[in-house]
Amino acid sequence: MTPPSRTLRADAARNRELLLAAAEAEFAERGLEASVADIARRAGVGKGTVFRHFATKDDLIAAIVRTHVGTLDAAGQRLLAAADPAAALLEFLTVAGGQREQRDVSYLLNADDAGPEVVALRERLYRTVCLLVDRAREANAVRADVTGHDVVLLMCAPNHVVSFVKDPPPDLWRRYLAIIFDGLRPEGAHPLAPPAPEL
Amino acid sequence: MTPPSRTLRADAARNRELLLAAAEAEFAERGLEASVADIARRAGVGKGTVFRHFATKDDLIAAIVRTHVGTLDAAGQRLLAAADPAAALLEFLTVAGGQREQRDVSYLLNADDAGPEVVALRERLYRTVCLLVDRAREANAVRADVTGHDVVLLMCAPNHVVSFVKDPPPDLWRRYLAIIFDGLRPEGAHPLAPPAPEL
Amino acid sequence: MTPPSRTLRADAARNRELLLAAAEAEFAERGLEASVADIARRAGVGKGTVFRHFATKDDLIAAIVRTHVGTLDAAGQRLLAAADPAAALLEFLTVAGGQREQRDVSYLLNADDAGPEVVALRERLYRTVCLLVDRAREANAVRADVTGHDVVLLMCAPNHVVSFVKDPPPDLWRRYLAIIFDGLRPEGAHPLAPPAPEL
Amino acid sequence: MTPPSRTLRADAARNRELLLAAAEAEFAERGLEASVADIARRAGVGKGTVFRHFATKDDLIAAIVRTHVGTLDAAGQRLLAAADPAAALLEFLTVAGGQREQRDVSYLLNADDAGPEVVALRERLYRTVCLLVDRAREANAVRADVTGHDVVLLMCAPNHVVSFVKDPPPDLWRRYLAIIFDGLRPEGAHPLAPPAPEL
DNA sequence: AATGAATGAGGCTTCATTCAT
DNA sequence: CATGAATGAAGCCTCATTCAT
Repeated sequence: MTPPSRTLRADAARNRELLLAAAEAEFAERGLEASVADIARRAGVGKGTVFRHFATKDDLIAAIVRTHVGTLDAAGQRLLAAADPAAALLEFLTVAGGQREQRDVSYLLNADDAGPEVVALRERLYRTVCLLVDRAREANAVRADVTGHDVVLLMCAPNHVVSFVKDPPPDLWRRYLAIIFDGLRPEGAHPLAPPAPEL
Repeated sequence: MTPPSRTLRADAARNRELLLAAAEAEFAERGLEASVADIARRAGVGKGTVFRHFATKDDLIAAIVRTHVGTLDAAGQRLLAAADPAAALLEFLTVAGGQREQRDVSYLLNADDAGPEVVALRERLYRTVCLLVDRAREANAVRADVTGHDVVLLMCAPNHVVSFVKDPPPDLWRRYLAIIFDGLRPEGAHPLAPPAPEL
Repeated sequence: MTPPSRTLRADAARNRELLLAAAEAEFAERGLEASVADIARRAGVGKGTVFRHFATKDDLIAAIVRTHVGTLDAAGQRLLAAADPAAALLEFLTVAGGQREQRDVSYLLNADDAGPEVVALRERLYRTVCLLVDRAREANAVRADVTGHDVVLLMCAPNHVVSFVKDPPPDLWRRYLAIIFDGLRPEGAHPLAPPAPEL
Repeated sequence: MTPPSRTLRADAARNRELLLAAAEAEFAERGLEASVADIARRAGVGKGTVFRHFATKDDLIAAIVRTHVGTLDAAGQRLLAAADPAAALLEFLTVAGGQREQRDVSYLLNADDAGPEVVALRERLYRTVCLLVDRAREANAVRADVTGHDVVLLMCAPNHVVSFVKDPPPDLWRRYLAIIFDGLRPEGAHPLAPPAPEL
């Protein structure tokens, strides 16, 4: 009669991780329209188990976004303390790109329907990036007319760009990050026409 | 004996345009999984009319791609004769961005299933861009390590980036095109890590 | 202002025949689910013209049935005057089979929804066949326990049977008509279990 | 560790049988173009359940054919060992007719698209019938010029013929089987014009 | 708690029929 | 009158979600 909740919880937690991993892999291969059934199969569990852990397919997506955004924010926070602000910003963008490696999951960042929790996380990430950019700007490592919001928006571009290549080398995104990052530098910067968007 | 199909064609042609416009808008808002029913509704026609004009949803997509790619290629060809190679390349990218203005239809460029005609068009555009880039490179207007393929890939980025902004000003993409284009210039260019992809 | 109804009628009549022929061919190739559009195309007219002549696809089918049944009845009537009753009945069944040659259109005879006119025609054919069978029976050319209704029912069997052969020779149905007709003869007849159906 | 899938299977198996029965009835009444929705309704299950059991409408058809052909072949195999070859062949055809009792499902034998498994089954049945006919021929119970293929083709005729009668007595097909079987006997046989088809 | 069977809304496509030209 | 464009109901199939076991 003693609740065996220990092992059960362990199993459940394991299944949760299996599902997140399977979902991410499946989404990466097939896009968001990957079927829940395939995800379940890949995770080696029944379809019903998916819904036990994530009430909705959207919830599952949100959980993945949460992970991504959370991880990224943590990296950003850590890099706020780095010695070289320019290197810190580039490293941050490198972490962002590496996180997706090969896959454009930028649409995950869309989800206005993603629920308040995700929105909050996103805003936190936004503030972190602003701080990183501010530091870099003060160190004259990025042009004066570029904002944190600009960088947030451009953050996904390298992976997105690569998504049009058939069988890209796994780090091709670095090439486009380098180009874009050069565009953010103060050297040889041309004035920017429309002002940066708010928020 | 004169073909009595002028007025009928007028109506049909109008519907065809309505459908293409509706499809483009719907795809831009919802992605390629926008439903044919919604497209038909938006165009103000019955579902069956879509089929009459485009035997398949894929055909509809192909038609849109055809239009985009064709128009863009024409612009590129024209700009090959321009006096200033640097301005020509920038103008080309500006045409590309303006064509979509606010709309990230970059996924249209995916469609490997788009049929041989679309593939051919795409390759033609690719060659045109290569020529534009070659000219610009020779004029020292873009960095030496950037290829036509790079530019083709980056072409969609400004619009894509803007698609994450809630209610963006219609020309916000120009801001990001400016940044990216600055990244393509030779001034202050840092070396690029992975080589450019083939094809 | 003189009504040019003469030539128009001629045209219309021609179209009607074209349509009947096209429909029969199409039905023969594809079955009753052949599309009206295909029939129109085969007849070389517009889809609308089909409906001008036959308010409904079912009407078109009924018209074909009418033709078949009418022709067959006429043949039967003619054969009622033939010298040899046995040969007359066999000839009648041969006409029936040849009329369909290669194609099982027996389902056309189903159509309870075929409208009163078709029903009337069918009954007339039925009476004709009964007379043919009566004469043959009196001449001891068919077994005593076989009725006109039996023969009407068996009439379509040879073509139906052949419809299961992949690429049958055009007169294969004659083989099965011969077998069935032998079954109708008095020689070596075994008693029949359930009585013949009414009507 | 015992597979906990007994009761679930029970439900599922029941539904499978319900579906097969409903499909057979619906096909018999409306032909193969009976709608999956109607079949599901008749079976008292949802539309999706049909798909779960039979991935495709064609699979459903194939399953029915499989059942029919398999059962019939088993009967034929058994009758190969019967003492009286003539009685054995008649009994076989009686089983065939009784299996359908009132239902013309002969179109089921068409399905060239039915998949290789069904084709194989059909060929097996064909060989069984050939053996039955060979034995009967050797015993002088059927005419010398009749082949197994002939019998296979004629097998469905009695039920088909009956399908044109409004409310037929359930065993009316026996009447037409008797007539056709008399046509297969050597007594009073007239020569057959076109040779029997191959395969 | 896990499973997978069942459900039904919704997607794409076809086609008989109507109607403006 | 003929034409073919438009329509919308209906068909097959997919899949997120619920629920009995």
